[in-house]
Amino acid sequence: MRVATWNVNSLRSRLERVIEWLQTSGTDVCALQETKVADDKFPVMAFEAAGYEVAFHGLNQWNGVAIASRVGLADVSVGFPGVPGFGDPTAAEARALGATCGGVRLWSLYVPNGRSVDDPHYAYKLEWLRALRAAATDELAAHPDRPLALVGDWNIAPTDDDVWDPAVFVGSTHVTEPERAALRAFTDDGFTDVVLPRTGPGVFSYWDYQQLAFPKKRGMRIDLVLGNDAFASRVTDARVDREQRKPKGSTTGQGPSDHAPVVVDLDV
DNA sequence: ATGACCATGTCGCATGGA
Repeated sequence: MRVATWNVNSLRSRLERVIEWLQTSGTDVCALQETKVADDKFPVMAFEAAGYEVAFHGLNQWNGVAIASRVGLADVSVGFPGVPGFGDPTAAEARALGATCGGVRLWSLYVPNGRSVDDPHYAYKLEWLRALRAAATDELAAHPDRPLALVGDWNIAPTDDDVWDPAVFVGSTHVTEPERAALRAFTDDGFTDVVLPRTGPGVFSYWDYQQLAFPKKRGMRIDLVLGNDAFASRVTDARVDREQRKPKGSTTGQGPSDHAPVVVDLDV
């Protein structure tokens, strides 16, 4: 089974590219983030026409997560128990979606950005990660032998190897010790980064749109696949498809997301 | 050249992204 995660930065503006990539890449299950589409506008038909079932969670034009699968899609869960909201008054955000596909449990996650360390969004990010950890460990305890992966845009570079120049990021979100500690806590609970051992360090998944960051290889590794033992032990390969960060052609409307898909092959 | 931000809602510009 081929599983992927991709922050598409608007599904509707890139729908043809996403559907075409699902098919040509041979992806069986794909978690999507930043779909930027409310549920009543989700392009269900395009996925079904391509042979994929799809579950989605979008409240407005921000955030939004989905899971597309051609190997079954069951037990869909929206958010997770205890997921915090943001703002005053507190509002729910569409950042987590779970589903079981071909015997594999996946959570499609769009971790809050944090914006800056002195912004309320940063405290929200850490609280969101605490709540996610509690929910994930509960699910892990309930189904210890079922393959489970927490996949998506974690908005955290795990180490300094995961940014193109650590000096540029001093004082920024994504690299602070509290964020990295929150990520490492998942490792303590039994979740493993299954991609890094297959790619080696320095293989990024995100490049800013500005200042030619992609051709200059100025990226970050923030899109992660963390699997439990049952998931990690079945991984046979993993890669980042950098081709999808490139423009598709000379015509307009075919631009890339600022993230590339992360792909994992499983022996299931 | 992979090439000098992009997406949303809404129609000029605010907001979010990292």
